[in-house]
Amino acid sequence: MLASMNGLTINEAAQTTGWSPRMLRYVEQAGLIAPERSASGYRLYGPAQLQRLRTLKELLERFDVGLSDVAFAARMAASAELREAVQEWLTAQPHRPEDVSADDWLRFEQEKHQKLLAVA
Amino acid sequence: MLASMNGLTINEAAQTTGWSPRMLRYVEQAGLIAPERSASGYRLYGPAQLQRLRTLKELLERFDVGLSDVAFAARMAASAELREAVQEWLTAQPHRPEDVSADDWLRFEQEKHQKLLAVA
DNA sequence: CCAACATTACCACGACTATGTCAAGGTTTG
DNA sequence: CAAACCTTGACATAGTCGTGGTAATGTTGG
Repeated sequence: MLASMNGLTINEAAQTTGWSPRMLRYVEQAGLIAPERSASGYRLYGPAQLQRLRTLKELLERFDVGLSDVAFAARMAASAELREAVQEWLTAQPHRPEDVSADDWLRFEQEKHQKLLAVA
Repeated sequence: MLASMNGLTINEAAQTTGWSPRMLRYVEQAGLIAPERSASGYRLYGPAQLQRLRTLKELLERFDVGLSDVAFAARMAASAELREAVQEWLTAQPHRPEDVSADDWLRFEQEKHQKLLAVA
């Protein structure tokens, strides 16, 4: 029933997507990608989900965001109340983005990674 | 020059907003609210910022989100590239929200808090 | 001048993120 | 049936988030 049926099992999916099996389960727990299950409970990843997994991986790497960030975005997408509250807060006198957004938190975000490099 | 001038100093701002001075600096580092500075470098919080701080606090508490979540939202608001990439990922076959969004990650999100309660 | 307050730079700590690994126990398949 | 694979659950670890302190040093205001 391996690659013949309804989807790839977790190890197969892992190989074609670049995620580890462990992380596939974790991604599922985060509510981002939930594969179907076989009658006996095996995860079965379909083509669309495999593609989504690859895209997700690229997204995280390209922008250096975390799963929790995407999970939060999903949460906003799902809740109008949350989304509106956040957007309203953000758009209320946006304290001119040039002041801080680009430079300040960028430094904030980068410091952690620099710690690693700084060891060398 | 305390409450007379251009804005409240950090301790004063802390009192009227409910944040601790420590957290006001942290919020600033996260790129969310950057007050003006006096000539000698003292932070000076204006009325609008004080209000924003109160609103932010309420936002975080009401929806149980983190500063980093709001920071991420700000990042999305500031970068069309990021925003579009995330939105595109989310809207691509959204694996039916009912399946997981509401229930699954909600449990995921709540488990941590339950750990605290579970101790009692 | 000096008490009161600010600043930055650390140390600390518990909780959460991201990962890996291992154990105990079902499933699939040759 | 046995090897290979899956499941959940637990343990482990490095790093981040959210907070609170403290120290060393500069600023303000009476």
